[in-house]
Amino acid sequence: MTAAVKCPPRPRERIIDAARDLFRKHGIKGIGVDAIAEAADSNKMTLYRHFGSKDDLVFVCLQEAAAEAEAFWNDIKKTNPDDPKAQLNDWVRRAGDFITMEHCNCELLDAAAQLVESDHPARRFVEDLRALYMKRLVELCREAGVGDAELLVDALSLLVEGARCNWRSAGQKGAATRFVPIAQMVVADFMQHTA
Amino acid sequence: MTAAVKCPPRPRERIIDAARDLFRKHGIKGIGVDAIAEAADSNKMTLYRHFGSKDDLVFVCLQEAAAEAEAFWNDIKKTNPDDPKAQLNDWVRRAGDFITMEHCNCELLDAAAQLVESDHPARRFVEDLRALYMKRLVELCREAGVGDAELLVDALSLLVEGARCNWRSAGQKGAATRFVPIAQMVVADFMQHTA
DNA sequence: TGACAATGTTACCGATCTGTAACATCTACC
DNA sequence: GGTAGATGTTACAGATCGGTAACATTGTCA
Repeated sequence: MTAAVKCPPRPRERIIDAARDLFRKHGIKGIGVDAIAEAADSNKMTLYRHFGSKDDLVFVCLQEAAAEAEAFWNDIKKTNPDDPKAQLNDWVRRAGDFITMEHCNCELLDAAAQLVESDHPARRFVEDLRALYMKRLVELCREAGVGDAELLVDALSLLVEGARCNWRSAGQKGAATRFVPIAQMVVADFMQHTA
Repeated sequence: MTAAVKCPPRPRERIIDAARDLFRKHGIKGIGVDAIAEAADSNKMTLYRHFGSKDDLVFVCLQEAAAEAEAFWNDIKKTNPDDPKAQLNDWVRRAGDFITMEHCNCELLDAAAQLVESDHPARRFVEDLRALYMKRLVELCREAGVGDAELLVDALSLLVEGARCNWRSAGQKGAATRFVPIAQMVVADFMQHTA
């Protein structure tokens, strides 16, 4: 019910929003379609009329998250055009904001962890996206003059993924709230080691 | 069956080993007691005679993992006595080994993530352990002469947690394999900023 | 108002999962 | 060898979950 007041009036959108929220909180296997439908102020039958199966719903949720991530990236590139260093700093700051937001789009990473060791149809989708994001970030770091751009992106990946985990399990008292200064230090450290 | 050949002959120990292995691979909610008992070359009835419930089994597994983590820490302190810097470097190296091991004891972190938003009896146990480990590591960093020891421990926490996630979802091709050099760089960076 | 599409409601099926009961078998120890 | 305790086997109860069928209700537009 909480999701319904602020959400679009169409059941399809309400269901997607509720599903993304509950998947984040309880995991894909940890929440049932009945609870999702109820949280969307709808019902299981309507859910299944819009999405043929729970797997399909998961896939649609991930596609929505991917679209948001795409907008996130494009916005960074547009805000500071032709200034890779500013774009990289912007990326760190915005990534930190996303992590500590209630409604963050880190579910792609969550899904990657939960779909491993299973033959979920969305698994390859998530893996390809991760590779794309890392390739883009490597290029950005290289443009910003970082020597070992691959290693920096690996470091940022670990920090982001760790911060997302930590935020979910430790919340506001955890290390995730210090993601931005930590990542900024790491970036500065790599900048200093530029050839 | 695979677990049984190399495992202790007693059903109780075989079940614990199989449970820890399968909880890591599939998550606590992702595996059933029947599958655990079968993997331990035992049966569900014996499992329930030793552990009253699945939750109790989870708790015992976490206690075993905590005992191993305790041994891990004591070994580090013993290997390089009165040399905090060497102990810190040792911690980084061994943590990297653990992360990329098949049988690692990172299940405490996994459990923390999976038990959040649920009233599992082991939740507080895991949270208290995490606080203890971080407190110890902060003291070690301080002894090693690190200026902002809390922030370094936060950074290492994020890196470890991220590496564990990444290792499970991306495996040998992922960023987790570069955990040790990344963490070493971060530690060196914090060492340089010593007051 | 009438008609059609979308949505809600209820009930159910089959599979899976936790947990238990009853009984059979094995193993250690005297 | 015999007995007690630990273990294995089978069957089942109760709950949950994914998914479907049939029917009732609502909303929309002509």
